[in-house]
Amino acid sequence: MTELLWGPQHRSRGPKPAITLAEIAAAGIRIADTEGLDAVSMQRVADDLPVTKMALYRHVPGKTELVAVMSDLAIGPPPAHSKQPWRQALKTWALELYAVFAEHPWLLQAMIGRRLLGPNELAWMDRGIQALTDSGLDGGEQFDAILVLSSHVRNIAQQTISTGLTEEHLNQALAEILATEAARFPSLAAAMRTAGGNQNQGLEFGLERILDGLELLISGRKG
Amino acid sequence: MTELLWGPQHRSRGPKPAITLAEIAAAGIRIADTEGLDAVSMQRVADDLPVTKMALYRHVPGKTELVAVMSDLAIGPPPAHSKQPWRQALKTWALELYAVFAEHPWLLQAMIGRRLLGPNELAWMDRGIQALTDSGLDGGEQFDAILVLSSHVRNIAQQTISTGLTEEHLNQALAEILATEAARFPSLAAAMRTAGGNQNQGLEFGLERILDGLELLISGRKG
DNA sequence: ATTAATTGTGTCCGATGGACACAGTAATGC
DNA sequence: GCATTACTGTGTCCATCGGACACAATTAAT
Repeated sequence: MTELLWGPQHRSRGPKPAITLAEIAAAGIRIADTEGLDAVSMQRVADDLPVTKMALYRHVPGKTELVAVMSDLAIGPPPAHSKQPWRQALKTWALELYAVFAEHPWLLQAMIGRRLLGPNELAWMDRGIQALTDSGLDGGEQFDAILVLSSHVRNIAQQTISTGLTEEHLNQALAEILATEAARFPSLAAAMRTAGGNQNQGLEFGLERILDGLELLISGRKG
Repeated sequence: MTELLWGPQHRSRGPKPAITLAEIAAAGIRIADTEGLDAVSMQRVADDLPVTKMALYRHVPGKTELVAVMSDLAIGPPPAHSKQPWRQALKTWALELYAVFAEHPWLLQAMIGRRLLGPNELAWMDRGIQALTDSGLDGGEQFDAILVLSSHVRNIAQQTISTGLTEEHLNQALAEILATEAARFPSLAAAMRTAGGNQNQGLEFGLERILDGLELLISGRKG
């Protein structure tokens, strides 16, 4: 299971493979980027190579693993930076993660629940935690911290990107319902009224709030 | 689309319906609770009533809408509380939301991406925002605040509950990989070493961090 | 009693992920 | 040089999925 993500392939006898795992994953990514993850089927990937559907199963055990390989390849390694204060480092880390999701919206769909961990995903985690090594937080807290950040990035990405502008959709659907049912949700209606034009601020807002909270904890831990 | 979630059904001529939308949704929830959302197929739901698969389409347009009805019914209305300070109110709100996900893990899978909004889900949003009406934040900020909280709850729920103990799975998979690849992820390995026994603290940790950040903003806004 | 609307049933379809047997290919041992 | 053996891609087959559509039965309105 982890071999195809971590271990190198060794070759011996037999016909030369017409396709490689990397080519399969690349084709899958290409399809997912342009037509969404739902369009990625074994048949569709095979047609793009082109090869028979069952030929794919010689290189990848099943679709689950294919998506895992696709995901780790699409995430890519985290950008390298010179040493920064933890807060700035974490913020750019979060924004870069957001950029990845913006580039491959289907990752939001692919990276949910229990999944296989790839080297690139681990590298991202490593870089996130790296920013907190001198913070005075213990390992568990460091994990939790980057988990809160990444989950926020993920959720904001899901509402701004995803398939079509979901934020528009949500706002419109909400306004549509509140037009007739405002009385049942008074606080919600009131908030909608004073919301104004500050849209797409969700990422920045949550990021600053979380970082503020972390800063409070860290400074209290150090002093 | 929204009629089946909001509007009441009116009857006229024709045979008396053998099943109702509520019964269909209840059957779906029963299946999802015990066997997971993936086990919920039209055929499976129909068999449990028992009725033919195509009979369901007389009451619900498609599976998407069925899942939407199931979701809103499973969420249920938010618990009522007497007036509390905003921080305490938001914290209990988040914990109650977590409890809902713990009771119906498949909701995590069902409530992602663009979906139909049901009255119960809106009621939850309303209660969350209600806690912030006197906070001095404008509507947009109130939205963003409960969005950060709910996304954190959701993500923690996804890693602690979901299908099987994912936290165990993640920790084990992580330890397994780090056993051989620790050199590639030094910060990660170091954090794992000092993590110790403080597991399942992710929900509390993130919650306090976010609330701290909100408190900082609110007190700054008021003073 | 006739009409018309609405119900559940049965049949059919394309697409999905995957099992399995088979024939061809290339490196190894003799 | 030749047979062996491991490996590759192909073709066929299957259960299951969501859904379209025609049809017969039922019940309220006329």
